[in-house]
Formats: sequence, C-alpha cells, structure tokens
Amino acid sequence: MPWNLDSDRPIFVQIVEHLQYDIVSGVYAPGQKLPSVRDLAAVASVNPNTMQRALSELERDGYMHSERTSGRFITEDTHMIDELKTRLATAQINEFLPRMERLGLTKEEILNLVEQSIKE
Amino acid sequence: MPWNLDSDRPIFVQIVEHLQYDIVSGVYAPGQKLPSVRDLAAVASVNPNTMQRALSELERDGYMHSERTSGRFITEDTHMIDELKTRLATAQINEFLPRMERLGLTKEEILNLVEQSIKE
DNA sequence: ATTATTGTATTAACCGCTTGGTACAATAAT
DNA sequence: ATTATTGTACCAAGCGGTTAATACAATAAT
Repeated sequence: MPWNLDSDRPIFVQIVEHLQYDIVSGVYAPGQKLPSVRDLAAVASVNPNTMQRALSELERDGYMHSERTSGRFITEDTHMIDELKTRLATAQINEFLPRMERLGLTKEEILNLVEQSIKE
Repeated sequence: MPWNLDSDRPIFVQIVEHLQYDIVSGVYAPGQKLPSVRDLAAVASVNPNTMQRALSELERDGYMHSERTSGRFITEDTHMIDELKTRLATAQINEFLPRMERLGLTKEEILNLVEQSIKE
C-alpha cells in the first residue's frame, strides 16, 4: 500500500491518517511491533523528524506506545481500535453526503451513483 | 453558507473549491457578476491577496473572467459548468469508496451505511 | 470634472512544515 | 565488553502560504 502523500496538507497529518487506517484494517495487529522510526521514514520517503512527529501524535492519542529502546507497539485495546474504525467511517460519511448534496444531487441520485460505482 | 476554512490545507485552494461548489449549485448563476475581490475577501475573512489568488485560478480554468474595472463574471458556458459538476461528484465518489473499503468495510456494509445515513 | 470602485501588482514580514545534520541515553544484539 | 539499534531532542536552513500595506490604471458613479 503506497503512502500517497501529497503536498496539499501537512505530511505528518497524512501519515497519522495512513497509520490509523493501517491499524484499523489490521495491517498492524494489536500489540504488534512497528518498524523503527528511521525505517518507517525511509519507506514513506520522509524525514525521520516528520515520521517521529506523526508517531508522537498517535502515541499521545493512545494508539501506540514506545518502549524506550525495544521499539514501538500498537495498542492492545481492541475496543479502542473498533471505536477508531467507527469514527473514521462516520467522518467519511459526514464529509461525503453533504458535499454531494451541495453539488445539487438528490438523495436518490447519490444512492444510485454509489450503488453503480460500487459494482466494478 | 459559511466558508468553513480550516488550517489544514492552503486557504486559496479551499476558496477555489468553495466557489466551484457555489457555481455548480447555482449560488452564482452563469453570467452573474461576482462581488468585488475586497468584498469577497471580507466575507470570507481572508486577505484580499488570498482571495485574488483563488479567483485567478478559477479564471485561468475558465470558470469566470474579469472585465478590467466593471467586475468579475461567471462563465455563461453551462456545458462547462455541467462538466465541473460531474467531475466534482466523481472525485467525491473516488475518494469516498476506496477509503471506506480500506477501513475494512464490505461493499454491502458501505451501501447500508450510506442508505441509513441518507435518511434523517 | 471629481470621486469611488474595479482588478491588479509589489514588497516585506511572519509562521508552520519539512529537511538535513548532529547528538545522546538506554538497551538489545554480538 | 563492544557494537548496533532504539526513541528522542535540538538547531539551522529553506520553502510556501498568508497577511499587511501600498500603489496604480481604468472606468463606473456622482
């Protein structure tokens, strides 16, 4: 899964989101050890400082914790991960629907578009 | 309709999008005169330079044109506006669906969520 | 004719993000 | 014991976006 970082938004924010999706979708399992800051930075083609900043945010929010010198680990609180999943999904819906309506599409048109696009 | 500008992305980009939505949804009709740069900037609580930059982009793409001292006008090319609408809607879909799937939701779950959320 | 308004251009300053470079303490690996 | 790896911290430089302040020419409004 590429990182798909663009220059429109702060990179560290995009990394936070990317890793949140990785946690929710199970790319990193609960309790699993993460690659080192330097390795993650290399994979993402980003400066280690930038990766560090993203990881600090995720740590501050409790999605991971660092063990000084042995590495960094995903939380084992599966309930918290489930909540994150719900929160991210809801956020997507709440961005998507109002924008589609603001474009002048009716609820039916939106539903049809989604239904159509989801098949292929 | 508030402008809802956040600090995550360049303001001028968000203004471009906001005005595109206004054009597509008919807030500004084809051929209609826009408020002055300074007025728009005041309404959006933004520096005139920033508003000017957004308007220049929209002008470069042909969605409006300025008449030196009499003001700035929305294009009368309704076909172009329709295309913009389609393009924006498609872009929303193409962002929304992959993200929902990446969260681990099945196509059915996504459809149900949309269907559910659209009713209320 | 005079005044106000229009779009436009320019410059300096500030701020946040990013990078590159360096460094350190703690501990795992050898 | 020595070495490598870990997270972490710091600083300087560069860059893009934003603001503020001015200015100008063209023309609409008076």
